Amino acid sequence: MKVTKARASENRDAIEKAAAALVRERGFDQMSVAQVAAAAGLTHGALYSHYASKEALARAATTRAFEEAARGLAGLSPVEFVQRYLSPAHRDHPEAGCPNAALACEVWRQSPGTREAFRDGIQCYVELVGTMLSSGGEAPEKGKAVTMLAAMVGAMALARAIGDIDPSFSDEILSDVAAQLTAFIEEEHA
Amino acid sequence: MKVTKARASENRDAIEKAAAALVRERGFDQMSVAQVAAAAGLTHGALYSHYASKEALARAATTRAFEEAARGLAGLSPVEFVQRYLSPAHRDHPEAGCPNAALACEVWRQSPGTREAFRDGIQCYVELVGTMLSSGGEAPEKGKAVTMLAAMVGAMALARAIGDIDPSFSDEILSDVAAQLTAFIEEEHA
DNA sequence: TGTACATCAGTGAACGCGCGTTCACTGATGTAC
DNA sequence: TGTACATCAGTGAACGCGCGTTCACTGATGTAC
Repeated sequence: MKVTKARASENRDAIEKAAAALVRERGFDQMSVAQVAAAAGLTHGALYSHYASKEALARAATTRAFEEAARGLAGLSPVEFVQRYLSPAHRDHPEAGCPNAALACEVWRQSPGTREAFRDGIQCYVELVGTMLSSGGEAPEKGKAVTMLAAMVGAMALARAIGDIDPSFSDEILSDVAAQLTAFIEEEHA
Repeated sequence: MKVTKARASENRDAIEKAAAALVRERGFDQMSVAQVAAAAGLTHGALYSHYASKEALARAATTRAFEEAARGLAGLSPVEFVQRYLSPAHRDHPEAGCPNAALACEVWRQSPGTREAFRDGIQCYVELVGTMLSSGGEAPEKGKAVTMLAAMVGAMALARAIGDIDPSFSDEILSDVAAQLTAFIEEEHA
């Protein structure tokens, strides 16, 4: 049955939101169209009224996931940023976390559209970290922002990989890298 | 038909080798049993004479992949290590590269056995980097080894994610992080 | 404002496909004598 | 060393399952008059 335009728009948003969470939790290939539709309170057929294919959905989910994640990190001080990024809470909730840490390893196998969306997301994160590093006033060095981001993304991916099997090693990875990066930031601002 | 014990052993090795490459190229879920068997020159049924399930195969593939990758990095100087790890050649050949960069994001969804094998692999890499950093003579600080590894793993995963879509950005990630880590090593050894 | 009707978001059955796994069978190997 | 036979790695058809996608259909919405 037809629904109001407002309702259709809400449904589309619910699909995108569900997909943004599921793609980070399950990955691109294990996120199924039926799962996303069900999480949005719809049947799988309805999804094709909004997206031409799973590929199109994946691209939208990627963009949405980066938007959601970046929103939660804007305006933080460098030390706050590092501590929040490398927190156990972030590790234990990939579905609400950084898409870089959740998806970077599998993106290169996805469609060009999805990879472009991901590129934009990485760029956004590099700028976020760069702006943050320069909040003290000095000119930020781009290589340092990229390196800090890489260290945080790598640490989170490794910490998650062994989170359930070796919690103390997982915690150690997060705290070791957080300590090093915090020291690095303080050197910069000194 | 039955085959000689020697031949059966060769076949098992071929399966493991093929799986170690395919899991890094396709990921755990997209690596199919039939694909691995075909790459080893066998039919899919034969694989079950050697491994009880895909899960058991995945565990063996993980261990094998770490062994292969670590073998190629032993004995390098810190700067050589960083340059080789963060090279375009490594980015463009995940099937022969570091399992951390290829698989870290998806490991947490795999079986406990596979996650344990991965934990052992991470530990091996941390020790490899630690040994390398202390080659100058000083006592190595473990947090620095973990952070350097995290930065290299994250940089490689990000560089691969956009390798085909934005080659110059991808190259930049690799060279930026390589430059920062090289400077970091030289500070240590100074 | 009221009425007739075209629109189209959503439904749910159906499709072909590749997956992991099972199993009856094959036949060269390796062992017991 | 020869012979008879049990072993078992490997084959390939078959299974049930979930996947992405299609499509005829539904019926409230929104528009034209």
